[in-house]
Amino acid sequence: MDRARQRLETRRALVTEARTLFARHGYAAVSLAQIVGAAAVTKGALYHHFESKAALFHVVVEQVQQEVGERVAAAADAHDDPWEQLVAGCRAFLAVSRDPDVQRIMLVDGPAVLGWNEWRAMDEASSARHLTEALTTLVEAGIVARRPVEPLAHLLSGAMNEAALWLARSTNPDDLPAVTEALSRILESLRDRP
Amino acid sequence: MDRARQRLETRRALVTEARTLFARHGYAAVSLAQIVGAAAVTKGALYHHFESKAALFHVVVEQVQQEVGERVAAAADAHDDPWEQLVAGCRAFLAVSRDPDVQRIMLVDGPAVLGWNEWRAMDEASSARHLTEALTTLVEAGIVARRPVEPLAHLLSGAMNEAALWLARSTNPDDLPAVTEALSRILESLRDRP
DNA sequence: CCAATTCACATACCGTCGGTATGTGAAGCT
DNA sequence: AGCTTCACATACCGACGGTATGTGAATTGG
Repeated sequence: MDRARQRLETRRALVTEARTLFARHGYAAVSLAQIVGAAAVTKGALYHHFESKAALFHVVVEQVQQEVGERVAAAADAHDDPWEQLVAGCRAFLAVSRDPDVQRIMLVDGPAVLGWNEWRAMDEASSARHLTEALTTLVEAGIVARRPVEPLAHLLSGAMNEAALWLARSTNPDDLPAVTEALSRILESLRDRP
Repeated sequence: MDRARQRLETRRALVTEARTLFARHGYAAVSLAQIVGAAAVTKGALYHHFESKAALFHVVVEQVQQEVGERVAAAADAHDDPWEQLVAGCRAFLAVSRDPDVQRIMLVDGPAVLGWNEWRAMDEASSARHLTEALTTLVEAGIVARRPVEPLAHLLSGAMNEAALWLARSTNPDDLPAVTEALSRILESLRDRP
């Protein structure tokens, strides 16, 4: 077997199995023995590819965040109007983030294991960036009142994160439309009213 | 020395020292040896009072959340008008939650260590309850449009949590007023406009 | 084409951690 | 006084994250 290919496959198996286990049981409850067992390798292989358990988790979080960011961006790009792009992106984020696997890795364990600063930087690089960009575009276009964008982006980002976590636990099917409507009203309130 | 008194003092020392260490280094990075060392007791004492490390952390989180809830309620009670109570409570929460110790225990490690469900229930019992109650009062009074309160409360709660975490890292003194104003505008948008 | 080298792991081991089982001495009760 | 309770202290355990070293197949230089 080709060596570079083998290396990539081993690494991919480790990340994939780690992601599944982290999502299902949480970071702290998953041992390296479980991960290397699922990936059918040994701890030597893991430490040949990653310098620590946290480093492996970091890669997993990056992967999850990138997927979320891509899906949000795709939903936004389906529209031409910048305002509709923002709304569509927010709704897409809410939908994607309802996945319990995404939640545990990205929203619950992520900040605690990697530290909030690092987690924030990663989030900024993937999905939160789109929110900031969309708001900036709307401000430039005069659609949203000219005010600092960053505080607003954080408020909205936090609101959606919490809403996604709550929705995933909710049993009432009316909760999703209720959250969507409440969020839409908040977004609507940003519009510049002369 | 009286036995009941000694018991209480030992327990208090453990909770106090654990809180300090958890706040400074994070839950995972603090060992039981450090905690019992700081409290000048042994592991036997710790396990006589708490059934696990997580159980000790649970008590610490409860303490922090209760303090936050009390300060938010106090700020709200300083006003008579229900609307002003809501705004004052939100601003107080933002102010209190900027404390890095509060953040790490309550907002970062809390959900990861105790699980989001349990953390949510605890938050609901302390500070988030005030938010829900305030919104309900405003809806009953016809000041806020009659719509499901719970989704709104979660959106606002998440927004403020994230904002507090961001503000604590911020170096720009303009960020606090910017967040406060953005939040005020969002709250204002809830008012029932005939 | 073969010896030397690299590399992608496997194996064996270590210190530390959370947790437990048991001992102990003072406080409280009769 | 003597028995009991209780609030711990001591000693110990398995499991975990991490490391040092061994190994055999793939790669490379001559």
